[in-house]
Amino acid sequence: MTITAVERRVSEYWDRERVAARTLELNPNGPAFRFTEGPPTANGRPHLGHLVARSLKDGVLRHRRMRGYRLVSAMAGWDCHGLPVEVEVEKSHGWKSKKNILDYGVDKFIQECRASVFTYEATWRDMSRRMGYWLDYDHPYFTMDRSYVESVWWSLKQLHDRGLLEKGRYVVPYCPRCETPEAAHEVAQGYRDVTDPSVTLKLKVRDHPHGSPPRFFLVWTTTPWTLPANLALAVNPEMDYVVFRGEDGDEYILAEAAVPRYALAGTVLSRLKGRELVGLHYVPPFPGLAPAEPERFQVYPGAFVSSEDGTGVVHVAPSFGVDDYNLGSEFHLGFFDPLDSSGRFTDVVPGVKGLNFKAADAVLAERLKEEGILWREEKITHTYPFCWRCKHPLIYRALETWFIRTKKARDRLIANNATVNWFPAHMREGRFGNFLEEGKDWALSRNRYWGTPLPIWNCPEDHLVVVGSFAELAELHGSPLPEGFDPHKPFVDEVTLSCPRHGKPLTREPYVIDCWYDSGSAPFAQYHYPFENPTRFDPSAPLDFIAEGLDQTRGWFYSLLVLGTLLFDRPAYRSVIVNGLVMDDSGQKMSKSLGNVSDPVELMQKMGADSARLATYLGPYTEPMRFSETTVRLSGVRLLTTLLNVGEFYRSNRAADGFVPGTEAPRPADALDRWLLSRLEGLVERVGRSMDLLDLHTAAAEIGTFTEELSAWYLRRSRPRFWKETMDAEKREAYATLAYALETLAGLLAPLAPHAAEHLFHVARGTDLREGTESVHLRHWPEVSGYRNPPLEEAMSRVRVLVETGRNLRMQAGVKSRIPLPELVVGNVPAADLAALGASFEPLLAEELNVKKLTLLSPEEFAVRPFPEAEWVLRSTETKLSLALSRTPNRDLLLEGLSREIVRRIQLTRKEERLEYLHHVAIELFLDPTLKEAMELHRERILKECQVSGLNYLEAWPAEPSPGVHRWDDVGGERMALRITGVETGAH
RNA sequence: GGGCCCGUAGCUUAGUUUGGCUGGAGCACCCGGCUGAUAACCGGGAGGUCGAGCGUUCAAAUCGCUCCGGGCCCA
Repeated sequence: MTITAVERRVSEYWDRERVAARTLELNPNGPAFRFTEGPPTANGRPHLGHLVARSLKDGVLRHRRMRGYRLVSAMAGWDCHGLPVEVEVEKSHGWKSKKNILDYGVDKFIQECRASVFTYEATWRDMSRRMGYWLDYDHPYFTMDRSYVESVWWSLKQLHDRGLLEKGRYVVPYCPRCETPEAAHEVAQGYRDVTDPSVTLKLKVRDHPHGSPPRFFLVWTTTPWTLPANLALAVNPEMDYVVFRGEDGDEYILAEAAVPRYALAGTVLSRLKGRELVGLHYVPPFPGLAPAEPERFQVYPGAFVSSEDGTGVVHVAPSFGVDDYNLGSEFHLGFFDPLDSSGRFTDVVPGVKGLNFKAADAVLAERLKEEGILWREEKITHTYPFCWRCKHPLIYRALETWFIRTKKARDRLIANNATVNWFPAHMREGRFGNFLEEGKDWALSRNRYWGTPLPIWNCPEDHLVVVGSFAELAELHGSPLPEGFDPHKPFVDEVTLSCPRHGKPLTREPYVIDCWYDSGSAPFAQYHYPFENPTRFDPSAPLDFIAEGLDQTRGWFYSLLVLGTLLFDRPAYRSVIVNGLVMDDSGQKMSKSLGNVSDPVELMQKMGADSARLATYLGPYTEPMRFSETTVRLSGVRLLTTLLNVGEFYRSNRAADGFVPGTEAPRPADALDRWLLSRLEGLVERVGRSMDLLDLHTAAAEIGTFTEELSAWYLRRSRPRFWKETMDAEKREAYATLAYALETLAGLLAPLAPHAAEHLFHVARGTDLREGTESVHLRHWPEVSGYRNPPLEEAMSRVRVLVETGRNLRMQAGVKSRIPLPELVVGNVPAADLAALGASFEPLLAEELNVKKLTLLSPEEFAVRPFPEAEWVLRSTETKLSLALSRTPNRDLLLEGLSREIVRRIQLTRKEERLEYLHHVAIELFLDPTLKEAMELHRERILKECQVSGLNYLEAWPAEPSPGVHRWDDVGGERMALRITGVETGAH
């Protein structure tokens, strides 16, 4: 059965038995394990990164459940608000600006946003279902729900009451198309390399004496569109500048370090420090545009001016840019912003009115050229921020914005972060820690529509009213809220409020909030805390565990921590696994533009969900990880194939033998069984420890190693026991051991590969996914004890080395394994080892190496016994291993070997003819004399092994190939031909 | 320009925290063997400057510094 077929059957079983739903009720009195699903936006498709993150989450959650924890909570969640949704709706209408929305009607727009949220919900649910990601999708939380919004309002009021919510004018990244500021973590997602104009202006020094040659500042900028807003120049007071006479006779002021960069020809007239330039007046690029206040159009000192790029003389437009803003504030330059809210020039700048700022670059440059102040025009490639959703270039712009004063809480944020278990550990001090160190305030407000409305109202008497619940809202309204009140825009603004102190009508600050604030509120807002469920959410308790991708560093990881710290004065989560970016086969980042994005559901349909999950665990999931059909095949599929085949061996033999697994732990006598159980107990211990520590990689790798041992050593060595005719105690114990190992293994595998684990579990117990049978996912984590036997494990590993060495010797002897050899002498196996292994040690070695006699000698005995080179091959006594293998089979052994050659060829032919294992056949056989002698000597055994019930010898070698006739012309130097003539369904 | 991470065989990786035997597996490859559970298995071979260099040390894949390459983030 294929992996996908197994998964389909298991999935049907889960549905039929309602297993997923029943896990939600497990451990009602167990200790809480707190988790929150980082809500995805359902108006985007899931990708492989989500598959990886969800594999990690589900692995941990399943394990903790099996450990007896009560999962709080298993709620699925959806991130509903935000620009992404608005942009999708705008696109569907082909709209270009916010004006379209107003024309269309905000209420209708909101309804469409609400509907758009669920565009890919089915796809997400399908993916979750296909993976076996068992969150409660029937009772999810939505960040747009009334109750959720109310909890968010409550939290905002808390922040405001603590003086952490303030309005200020700040330079913020601003998207002119979306007409809204963006938060740093949004900007972070939108940097791109672009080519921009790079212009250098010559701005005339005003104070320079008449009569001397004209003198100019050389001023460099990559944003010509900000030049109309120029109010000052800045120089670094400590840097060296020069006055330079060019070949055109004009004099230029620029940083000394910039001279080589501009390859200037001419002479340096004088050198001076930047501070000596401070206070000089200059003629602005667009004289008369910005009002000429006394402070304006002078040179100011700015430590931010570097000599790395440009001329060392920096153009300052306080409305655009952080440094510009700060300098402008310091020297009271005021603001001049010639752009409207959509980034177009207003009519204050002649010639570019109505032009988008970017489009104005070229026009303005042309104007400056005509004016003769454009000194140089080049192109530069640099990294520039773009809107993460609409791809429009952003501008840094001084705006009135609502902020969360996270800067004030910086130390507490850092202290709380210090308690978090990050996987990988370097996140704490590294990327996340650094971000906290920067300690920036959180720009919260958005000039948009589809989001949680900012619950802040203004009284004309110049104070604020912050609303923290709908009850408060109703109270300020003076009557109950309308039936089915929707707190979103525009409805929230249709509720008229009056000031409780002055009775005057209140007006709401028109903003909605950053949707990262919504998702950061999930731990409490999913319960409608504090309005409902006061016991389900414990404000003092951080989440025990979350897992998301690295891209959440400045997203959810941050918003959770901020809200946990500011609202509840504690960390937001105890442990967090951060998975790396998912790459394609060639190590390239997956992106839509490269077209190398693969669909997780498609991948799972092809390779199996558990294969993909195992590939996650077996890969370096905390680092950038390649994830493709190839990598999944090499890790997950491989491991599962082996596992399922072990199960299939057990299942088919069990059925034929009528073995019924018992409920008691086996107590086998056989050393191989005891060895397996000892290994199993160690495995349970190690996998349990790894899972406890959230180290899913080690857990999966351990299971992989054990599976290999189980398949390639235990089962291979056990085959003869399972094929014995009679069901004696030994055989029964072997079955019981294998059944127990499979059942236990299924338990260990349950968190990681839930489908395969369920299948194996039912195979082991013979319940076969039947109705009413127990699911492995409703059981406890396996406990195995009483089997640990380190000396036995040690002895077995020694025997395996002996086997390897023996095979090596056989190769040196040049006698292939099918021919039995008379004797193997082993010189130095410690007596303790032999005791540990017991009697099974000798037949095991003899069978593996196909020797008739095994002799054990002490090192001394081995040393004195002669081993003539003609008859023996030796492994040196200098090493820890002393082995001697006889290299001379006698005629009897040769004939026995030949009989196995014959068996092998009959079996091969059966296989080629695609005959069932249990079918009896009749054959026609041609053999040269020695082969025939071997055949006759071992006739009974051969016929039995090969299920042959009728044998006819052919008189002559079939010289011509003919249908159904298989021929070999060198079987130990002789010829053999075979045809299968009759088949009858046999019984075992 | 700054920060963080990664670099072990063609590929996937163990070992790095806490320095200690000839750096261990698996896949793929070559030779040979075995095989009615398996796209399985077994033996052998080939394949490693542990990214490079310098340093610390009796001893470095492991610790330090510098550099190179890749990725991500910030500016």
